Amino acid sequence: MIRYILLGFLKYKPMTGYELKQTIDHSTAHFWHAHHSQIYTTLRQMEAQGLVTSQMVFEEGQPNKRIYQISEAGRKALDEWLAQPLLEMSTIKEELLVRLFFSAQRDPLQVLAELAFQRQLHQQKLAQYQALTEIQHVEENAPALQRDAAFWRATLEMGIRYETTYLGWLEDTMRMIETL
Amino acid sequence: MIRYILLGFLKYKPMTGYELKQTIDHSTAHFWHAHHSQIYTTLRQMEAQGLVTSQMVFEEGQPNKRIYQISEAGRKALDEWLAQPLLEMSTIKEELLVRLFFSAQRDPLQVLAELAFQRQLHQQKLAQYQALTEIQHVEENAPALQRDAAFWRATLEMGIRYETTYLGWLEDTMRMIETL
DNA sequence: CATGCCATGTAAGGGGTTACATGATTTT
DNA sequence: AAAATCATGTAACCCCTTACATGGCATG
Repeated sequence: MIRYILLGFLKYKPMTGYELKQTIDHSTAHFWHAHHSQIYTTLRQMEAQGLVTSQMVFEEGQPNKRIYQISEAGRKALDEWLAQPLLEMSTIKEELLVRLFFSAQRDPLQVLAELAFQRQLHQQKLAQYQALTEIQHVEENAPALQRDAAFWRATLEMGIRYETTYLGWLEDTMRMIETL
Repeated sequence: MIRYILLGFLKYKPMTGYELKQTIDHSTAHFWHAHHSQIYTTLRQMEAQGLVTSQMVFEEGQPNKRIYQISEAGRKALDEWLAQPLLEMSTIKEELLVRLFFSAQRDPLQVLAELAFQRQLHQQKLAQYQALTEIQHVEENAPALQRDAAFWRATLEMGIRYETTYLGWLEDTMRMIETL
C-alpha cells in the first residue's frame, strides 16, 4: 500500500525519502501513515523492482541525499492499481472502542478520564486539520493543480467530518457513563 | 490486541475458538476483527502463557471441540491492560482515501463508479448495524448485563455514526466530482 | 549547552493476512 | 447433489512497528 503512496507523490516530482515522509505527514497521514524506516526500505525494494530510480546528491555543508524518481514501470504500476477499483471496505482498528466494549466493570471515573483525554487528542487533530493551509495555497497559486487540490480537499474533508463525529460521540458517551 | 478481546469474551463464559470467532463477527468486528487462523494460534499461545486453559470435548456425531477458559492470570492480564489508559489516537488506514487522493487524473466516471460501489457497501453496513438486536435482547432479558450492554451499545452507536458520516461524505464527494 | 532539524539507514520482532488442508453434518 | 455450517488447525509471507545507530548544522 505504502508503495502506491510513494509512487503517487513521486509522480509530481522527484523527492528524497525524507521529503516523502514530510509530505505524507502533512497530507495522507490521517488516513495512511508510515514511519521513516518503512519508507526507506520500501524505496529500496521499489528500486530493485524498477519502479523508481535514485541518485545520490553530495553537497558541501549538507547531509547526503538520495533522490528518488518514478520510472515508466512505476507510472504503469500506479495507473494499474488505480484502475482496479476497490471492492471491499477498509477494516477499522480502533483500540479505544475495544477498551470501551470491555469497560463495564471498570471504575467509571477512570473510563471518563480516558475518554476526556481522547477528546483532547481529537480536538487537537481537528484543529490541526482546520489550520491546514497547504491545499488552499495550491488552489490559489498553482492553477495546474486545481483538479488535484479538489481531491486532496475531499480527503481532508473526510478527516474533519470524522473527527467531528468522533468528538460528538465522545461527548455523548461520557454523558451516558455519568448518568449510569 | 486480539488477546485482550479473547480474554474479554472468555470472562463472560468458556468458549471454543469457533464460537469466539462468531462472537467477534457479531460484535467487535466493526472496530476490530480477526481471522480464525489468528484466533486459533493466539489461543494456543495464550494457553502456553497460562492466560487460558483448554479441554477437548468429544461428542458423537459432532466435530471435536476445544473449549477455552480464562485463568486467574488471564483475568489479571485483562484488568491490568484495561487499567492502563490509552494515551494515543488509533491510526486510520483507509485505502479508499489513498486512492481518492491520487485520483485527479483518473476518468471521473470510473471514480464515481468506485464511490457508488463503496456507498452500497456502507449502506449495507449501516443497515446491518441498525438491524442488530443482540444487545436489545440482552437489555431485555439479562438484567445482570445491563451495564455491559450500555457499553456495547456505545460502541455500536459509534459504528452507526461513522457509517452515517461516511455515507454523507461519499454523497458530497460524488457531487463534487460531477460538477468538476 | 541542549534541543531540534536534516538525513539515512539496519535489525528484530510482532501482528495479521492468505492460502493450504481436512472432514462430518445439515440444509437447499 | 451441492452448498453451507460446524470445527480446527498449519505455514508462508508481508507489512509494519520499535529500537538501534550515526552525524552535521542551526537555533535558542
